[in-house]
Amino acid sequence: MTTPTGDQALIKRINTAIVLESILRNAPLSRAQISEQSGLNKATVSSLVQDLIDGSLVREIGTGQSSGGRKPVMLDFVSSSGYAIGIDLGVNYIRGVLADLRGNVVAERTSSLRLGDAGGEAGVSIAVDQLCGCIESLMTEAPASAYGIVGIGVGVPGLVDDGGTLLLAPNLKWRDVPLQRILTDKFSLPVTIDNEANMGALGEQKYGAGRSIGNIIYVSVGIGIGTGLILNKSLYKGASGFSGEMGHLSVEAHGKSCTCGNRGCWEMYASEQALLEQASPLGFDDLESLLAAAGEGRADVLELFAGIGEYLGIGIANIVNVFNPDAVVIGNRMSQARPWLEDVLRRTVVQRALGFHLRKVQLLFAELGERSTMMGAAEMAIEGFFARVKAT
Amino acid sequence: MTTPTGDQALIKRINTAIVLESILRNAPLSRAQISEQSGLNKATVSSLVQDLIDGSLVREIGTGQSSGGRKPVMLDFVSSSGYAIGIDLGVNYIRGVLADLRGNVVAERTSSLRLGDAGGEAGVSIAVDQLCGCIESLMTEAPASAYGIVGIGVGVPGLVDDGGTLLLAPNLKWRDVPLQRILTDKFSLPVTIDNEANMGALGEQKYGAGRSIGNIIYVSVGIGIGTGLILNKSLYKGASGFSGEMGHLSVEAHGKSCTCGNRGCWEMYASEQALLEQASPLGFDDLESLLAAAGEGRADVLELFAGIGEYLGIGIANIVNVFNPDAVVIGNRMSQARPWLEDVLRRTVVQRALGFHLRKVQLLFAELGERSTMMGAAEMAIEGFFARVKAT
DNA sequence: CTTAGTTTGTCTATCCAATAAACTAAGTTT
DNA sequence: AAACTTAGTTTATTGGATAGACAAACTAAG
Repeated sequence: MTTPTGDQALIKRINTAIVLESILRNAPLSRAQISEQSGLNKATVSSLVQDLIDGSLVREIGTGQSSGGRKPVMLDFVSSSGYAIGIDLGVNYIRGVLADLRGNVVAERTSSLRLGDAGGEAGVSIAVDQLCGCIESLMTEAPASAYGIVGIGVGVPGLVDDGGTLLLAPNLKWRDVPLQRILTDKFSLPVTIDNEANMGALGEQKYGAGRSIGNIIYVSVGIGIGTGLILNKSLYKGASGFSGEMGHLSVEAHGKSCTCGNRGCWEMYASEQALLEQASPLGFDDLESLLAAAGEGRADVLELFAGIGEYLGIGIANIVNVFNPDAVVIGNRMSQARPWLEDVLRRTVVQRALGFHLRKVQLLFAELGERSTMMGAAEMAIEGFFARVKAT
Repeated sequence: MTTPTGDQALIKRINTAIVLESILRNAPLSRAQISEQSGLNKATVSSLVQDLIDGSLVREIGTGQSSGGRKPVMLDFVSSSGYAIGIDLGVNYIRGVLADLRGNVVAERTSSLRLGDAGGEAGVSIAVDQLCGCIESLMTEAPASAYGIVGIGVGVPGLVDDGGTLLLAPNLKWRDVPLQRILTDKFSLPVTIDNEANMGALGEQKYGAGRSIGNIIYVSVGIGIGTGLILNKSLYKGASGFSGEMGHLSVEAHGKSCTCGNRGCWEMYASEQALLEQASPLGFDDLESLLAAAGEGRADVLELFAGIGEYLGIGIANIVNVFNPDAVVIGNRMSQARPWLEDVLRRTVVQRALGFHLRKVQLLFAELGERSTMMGAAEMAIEGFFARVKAT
């Protein structure tokens, strides 16, 4: 058990992080402003800023307004000093993005993934090839920069351990795929793999509906239901590196049996799958046609959506009671049904969540739509880069 | 926004904390051992240890075994350099303890609290007087020491905000009682107020069934159900300072209406209250007589307990799926029914919790019994003291 | 246009904690 | 007794942060 001890290098790391953070959040600003905000001495700030400039992460962008004295030299973060790749590996598509260190999108790729009957090994191989092709294609789009590609983030529809192995992806029929190792070996870059919902949560918290909110719960309603928890601005993962399996919260103690072994799981009542099952007798077999029918005002379809909305609300009320977050963001495919879900959902949550929490909780819908996961994956790579910078 | 900056004082604090922590966990040990374990230089350790000795927190207790060289001077933590008070303020009792800085009990007090019809203001005043009496009585038992009474912790049956105000205690019929302020004003000591379940969780994690387990969920099954979450060895509190209202997780989406506004709340099915309601037709009106009857093997009573056990398992499976903890500890009054609950409970959890988590999760019963909360409250005061020491 | 006052950013001397290495102390082994 | 081991202290050095002095560059008032 070797605890990281405190020495002068640690101080410098801490203070460099403070300065960098300050620039990232408030750019453009001057050395004097950083000093005042942070409490660090002017000389200290000057020295650390110089290091950052030497490291190509910060640059001077000319003088600012004077308020009766020497004009300040304004500093800016050089977001083009490196680029990150974010991937959303879906059940039947691959989406990828190349973003700079501020998350500005430089290039984007989408391709459909048709594994057909190629389950197991064969399917993995096809998908990994396509995935690598997507990454390579994005890499060629990256402008020359000080740090180049700083990392790759991948969101996947399944359970991931902390070593980046996809333990189980029911809808892909994959099991124990060491995705992180595969990609690290191939690209020799830092790779982060995480659940699609965790990535989506990060994406919405950083670039979408949850901007600058500290505690959000992202509910990804697709075929199943996944959740991503951001507590105190960072992703919460359970004891052994995965948690948030709230799709399998039981909301009907003696309800339908689920493949997970439990009964009455939330996602048996509030997911796209649940919706489609109920819609099948009416002659629908995909979400898009149901959305169209709802748009035309078909009463029986509207009722179906209301039912889903109520069950969504039941689960969300549970989550609110447990985590008492600042906001709940609903994302993934089902968020398109917002017009027909929102009212009943909101009503159910207000009715069922404890009054104390409700005073604060906001109910939001994803702003990035189908790009939440991809952007979150890129953000994960970016954060990894910053963590490494700060550790040096 | 003034971020705490890094300077030399910070280094010293960090390293002092490392040394103190090392002594607390591994005493008795020598300076050389601390140096080796922590990676700190021998000279640094010597200097920091001297500071701790000067501060009466550590002392030399003679020489240890030599392994071929000079004998080491063994160090020990001076647990008698200060004392903490822990209080369990129940609905109809007050329990208090005086413990040294290692949690060794020096004195204990129990008194019953009969508020009768004195609800609201009058009840508060009576209870607070009795509470203060208990504290004063415990304080007189404290031996002379360097730091004296280092703090008071109080566990209460209700919702507490981060300012130590008891917002709502349904079973006491209290509302907005600024308990922390009242006690700080009276005793001029650091006071921590928290929910009974949070305190119980801390008590069991530190001194009871969950010793040295990093992530535990304590389920306090009494009149209602409360939960305390310890994640990464520290108490997790939600966004606005309170969370863990898992008694109000809905396990039957369309079940019985609860006073909280929700339906099918867990505690409507698995608490002492739920048990008593079902037992009333059989002619029982308290837990003790039911336990006795179960002990004599009355079939109808055993069935009641089995029912409670199943619902407890349903809720715990949910918790396990959400938090994926290392252990779940069942405490408070219902833990006395262990012999009649455990089998069905264990079976239900195994059946319903996702296999992945189950590999790790332990199901435990509280070891401290009715003393969990009180000991946790004392521990809270002790931790507060250490935090202050480390901050200086 | 001068002068006073203000703000920015750098420079210098100093402080302080950690450290390596030398050293003292006190044992064990051969 | 000599050689080796281990514990803990002393000393000189290192590398950050800091206060305060300072130079540079500006505004505003007379």
